Amino acid sequence: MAKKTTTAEAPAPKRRRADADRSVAAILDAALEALASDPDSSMSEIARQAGVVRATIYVHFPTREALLDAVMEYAVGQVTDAMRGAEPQRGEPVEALERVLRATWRQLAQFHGLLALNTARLSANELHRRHLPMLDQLEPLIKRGQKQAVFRSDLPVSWLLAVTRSIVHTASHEIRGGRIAESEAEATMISTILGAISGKGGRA
Amino acid sequence: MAKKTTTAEAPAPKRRRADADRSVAAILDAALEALASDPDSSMSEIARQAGVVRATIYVHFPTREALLDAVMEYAVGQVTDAMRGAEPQRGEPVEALERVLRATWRQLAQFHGLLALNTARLSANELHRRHLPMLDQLEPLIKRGQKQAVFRSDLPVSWLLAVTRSIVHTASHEIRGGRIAESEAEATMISTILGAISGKGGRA
DNA sequence: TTGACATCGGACACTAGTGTCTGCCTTAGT
DNA sequence: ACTAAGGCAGACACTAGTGTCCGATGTCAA
Repeated sequence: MAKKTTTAEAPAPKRRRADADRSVAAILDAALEALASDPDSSMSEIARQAGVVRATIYVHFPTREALLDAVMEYAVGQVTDAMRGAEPQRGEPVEALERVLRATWRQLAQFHGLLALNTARLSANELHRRHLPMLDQLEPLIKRGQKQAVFRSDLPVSWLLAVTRSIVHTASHEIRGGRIAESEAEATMISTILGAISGKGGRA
Repeated sequence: MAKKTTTAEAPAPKRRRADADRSVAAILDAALEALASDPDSSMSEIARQAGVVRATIYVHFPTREALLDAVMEYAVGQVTDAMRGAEPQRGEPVEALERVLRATWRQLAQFHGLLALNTARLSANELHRRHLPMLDQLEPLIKRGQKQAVFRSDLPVSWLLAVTRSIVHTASHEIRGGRIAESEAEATMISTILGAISGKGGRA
């Protein structure tokens, strides 16, 4: 079960009753879980899992699309917060990157099914746009590393970011496929990313 | 428009008439193209694009699933052939890898939309299983490189393969998103993969 | 306590797709 | 030229999902 904390969700311009808040949270949690295991989960399934009747979902989210958007925004928000919390701007680039990746990784664990969902649902561009908040946390860090010549400068930052993201996803993918142990994944992922973006496998 | 060459498709145990062969080829081509741009393309759309009527598809492919499977098998076959044609076993590992990646990349260009399709449709395991023919072409090469200590040996081969695949996909993804020029993508991709799997530098 | 808010439970209309069937026409292969 | 295979056109039944609505019941908050 995902956390109940609905941080930074819906600016709530209208005052909602307490039970309504509970419903929304339950729906988001259920959607998160249901969609992670099957990106095509129906509204009925989500409702059932949330312990709510289907019509109730429509009270809070006008369409299925709207619900999916909210779920994604929620997930991205959680991960972005985790990244920010790891202070990308502090310390040596390599060390900082390790720290941020570790934080990201732990937060990400819950959301991995969403990837397939969103690659299917959104255009490549749209998907990228929504990932921006996370990439933005990383970009200054990578640039800093390039300036200090610990990360390779012969390739554009955007590419290094894309590669980083991709390797993180690969790690989770390999875990799900049982081809790598969950206990080793984190170290493997970090070591690989460092090798990839610091053209010389830099290890502090 | 995709190539009309339906190499190595369907062992054809029963003799089909020439026009039937043409239909199947047209359907596969159309499916390839349609599904690449929208993984949810309907049978009607595919039929229209193939210049046949919807029912005709069902003459050759019993269900939608069957068609999708055939399309994927076709695409994987094409790429695998290209890889094999680049002779992974010949020459220095780094050079050989470059050569194989180049061949792969060129063949892959046509099939990129299929990725989203299949990640949505298949379980992670199933997807991986079907990618095996391609990974099998690469595995001995990577192992050879590890033995010669030009590729890093501190990570399992399966992981290095996964990372390689993932970076290739990322390159095509970035092209589609217009964040990297098509002309540079190949070199960028190869250089990054080499950096990632050959942890050259202080691994003391 | 009261009234507005929210949920329940179920019915309904609608849509979009899949897979089947039929009779007729066209075309390939011998 | 003949015949069987293949394709066409359109209708059909079916499924699974979305989104709406409504009356009845419960529950929060002032």
